[in-house]
Amino acid sequence: MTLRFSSFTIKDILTGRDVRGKPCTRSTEELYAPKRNICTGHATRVPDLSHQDVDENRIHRERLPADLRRSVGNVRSDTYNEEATGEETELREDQQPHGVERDKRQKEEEEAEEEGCHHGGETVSWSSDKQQCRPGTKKRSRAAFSHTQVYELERRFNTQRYLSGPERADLAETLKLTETQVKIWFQNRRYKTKRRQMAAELAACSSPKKVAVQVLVRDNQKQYHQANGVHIPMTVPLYHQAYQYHPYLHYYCQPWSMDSTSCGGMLGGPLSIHE
DNA sequence: GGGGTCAACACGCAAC
DNA sequence: GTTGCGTGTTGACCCC
Repeated sequence: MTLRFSSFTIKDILTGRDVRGKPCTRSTEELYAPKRNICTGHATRVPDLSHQDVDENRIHRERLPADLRRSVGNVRSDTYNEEATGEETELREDQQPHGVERDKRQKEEEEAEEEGCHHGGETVSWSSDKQQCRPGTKKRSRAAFSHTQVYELERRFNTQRYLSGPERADLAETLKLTETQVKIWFQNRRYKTKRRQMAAELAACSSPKKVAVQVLVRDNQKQYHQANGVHIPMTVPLYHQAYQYHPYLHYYCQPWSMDSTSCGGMLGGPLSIHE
C-alpha cells in the first residue's frame, strides 16, 4: 500500500484551489459565511460549532424537537442552503440505505413529507416511528451514508488524514454532504483508527512474555533480552510517545507490521540500564 | 435483550 | 474570539 499525501499551500487555500489545482466552486467567503438557520433565525457557522455557538445552539436546541435540533446542531446546510434543493436528489438516491431498509425508510420519509415534516433533503435515516415530527419528543436521527459516500471518504482518508477547508468543501459537495458531516466523519475516522491501533498495540504488547521486567530484575551481563522480536518496555503506551506528535505515524508503524525496528526505533531504541 | 457500530454531539484545548 | 482537533459520550440502528 503506497501512501501519498497531497500537499497544499496557504496560497492554495486562500485562492480557493484544492490540491489538484482545481478551482473550488465556492469562495472562502461563501464557505465560511454565516448561514441563517431557519429554525432559530440565528446565524450559525458552517465549519464548526465553537463554544459560544455550541452553547447558543444548545439553548435553542433544547427547545426544539429532535429533528429540528439536529438541523441546528449538525448544521446541515441543506436545511438553509439554496443548493440543496434540486441537485440533491441525484446522489440522495444513492445515499439511502440499501435493500429493504432503504425502501422502508424511503417510504417513511415520503409519509413524513406528506405530513408536512420536511427535512430539507437532509440525509436522515428514519426511525421506525414518526416521533421525529412531533414537537417535544427527543429523538436523534443518524444519517446513514451510502456505500459510495463511505467509499469515497475512505479513499480520501487513505491518502489524506486531514483536509483543508477548500478540500473539505470540495469533497462535501462532491459527495452531497455537508462540510460538517465530512469534518465529523474524518474526526471520527481518525479517532477510530487510533482506538483500533491502540487496541492492537495493547494486544500485541500485553503478551505473556514480559522480557523487559526480567532484564530489570536480573543483573545479567546481557542488558537487553530480545524475545519474539519484542524488546520494548511498554511502560508508556506507544501512542503517547509517538502518535501524539506524529499523527501520521500509524501509517508507518501499523500494529500488524510492528516489529523491533519499525516501532522500536520510534521509541528511542535500546535502553542503557546499566552504567 | 445485550453488544457492536457509527454519525452526531459535547467539551476542553491549542493555534491563530 | 474563531476555528478545528482529540476525546469521550449519546442515541439510533443492526445483528445475534
